[in-house]
Amino acid sequence: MTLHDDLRAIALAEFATSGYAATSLQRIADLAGTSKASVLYHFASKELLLADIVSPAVDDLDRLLDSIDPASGLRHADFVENFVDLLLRHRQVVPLIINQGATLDDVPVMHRSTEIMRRVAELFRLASGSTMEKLRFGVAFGGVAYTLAAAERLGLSGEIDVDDLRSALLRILHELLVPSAADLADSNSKD
Amino acid sequence: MTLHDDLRAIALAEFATSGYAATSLQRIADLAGTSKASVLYHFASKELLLADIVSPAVDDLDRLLDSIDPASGLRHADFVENFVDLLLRHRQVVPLIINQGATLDDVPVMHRSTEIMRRVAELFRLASGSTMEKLRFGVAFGGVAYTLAAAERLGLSGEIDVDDLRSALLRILHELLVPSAADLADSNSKD
DNA sequence: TCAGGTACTGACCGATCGGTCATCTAGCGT
DNA sequence: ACGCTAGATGACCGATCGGTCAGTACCTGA
Repeated sequence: MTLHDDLRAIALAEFATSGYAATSLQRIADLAGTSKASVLYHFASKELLLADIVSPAVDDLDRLLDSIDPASGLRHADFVENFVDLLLRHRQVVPLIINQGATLDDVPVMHRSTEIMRRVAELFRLASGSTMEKLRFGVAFGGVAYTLAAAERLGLSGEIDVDDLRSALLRILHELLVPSAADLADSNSKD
Repeated sequence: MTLHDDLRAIALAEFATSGYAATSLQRIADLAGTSKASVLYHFASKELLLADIVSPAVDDLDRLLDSIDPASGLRHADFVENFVDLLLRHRQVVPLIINQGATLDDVPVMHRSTEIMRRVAELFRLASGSTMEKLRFGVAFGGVAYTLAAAERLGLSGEIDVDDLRSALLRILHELLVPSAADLADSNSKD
């Protein structure tokens, strides 16, 4: 493991737990046993360090959204599965984006992540009709992402097997997004 | 509206949208058309200003959790309804706690909110058996809270009637937390 | 042996932060 | 006319921030 990689890993952990603004370059340097100047040697600025950490996940999500047919894609098992896999793959970065994306949209890479969340919300609007439907999407995807972030933060993720987690999340999403015929009929009658 | 109340309202809006750390007392003062020193006259410190804003919601949630019978309370329609009402009542503060509680637990009042979230997670553990069940609670409550926060942040909350929102959220929670007999049987067979 | 690039560092910079304090003003009871 | 108090403010403080820069140690190919 090079110092470069060390710094990125340490910064990710600190950004996720203590927050980007509250994590100083000095602290990252101390934890890595090096100097602040050397951190700025490897990463030209604090913002670029953040970008280096966050970009891969954002790029991934971007690609996933590009591959969607807005009209019907959101319900497809393929998309749901890909979405869950993406969240699990970038498990450490998700809390960072979820919890601090709002705060940091003056930082370019985080602004991008906000735009992508807006794009997801727009997909909900296109793929669904009623308020009820939109909320169902919001609660489903938001709930899964946020639960993952909270579990990571509260230190509960170590206890759970990743494969169990994956199948359970898929099941819940399936229940929420493919409601029974009776529910649909009832829902339509209320709008 | 007194200056005191003005300051609290402005600070809440700025904390929620730009983040606590990124919002300086100087900026709050500028937006209120007064001086930084006068902000510190009304609120002894920045932390106490945050506490003044957040405490009511945290106290509310604390009281709600005190009134719960851990074994069966989480499914009761009463609790679900009270929880949703609480979120809606403190709609402006929820994004602040959801998005920045992680970052600010060195601030006493936010540490309290983290502890309360941990208490909610503990309730999940007591009230449910399998991993599947715990996740169901997590996705349900986390999803509702986070969706509300995201809607507030992305500026989508203005379009939706509060009563509609309330009944839709209650419906989704009910679906998730009171699964059909078939689902339960299937779930048990997998654990 | 020496030139050149890479990794790294201590000293330093300007800016900004939260917070203190002496001071000023305006209203009000006496 | 007086003193008291609440509200408000400009000047200032120490600390910390992200970032710059000149210089050092080390390795490597010519």
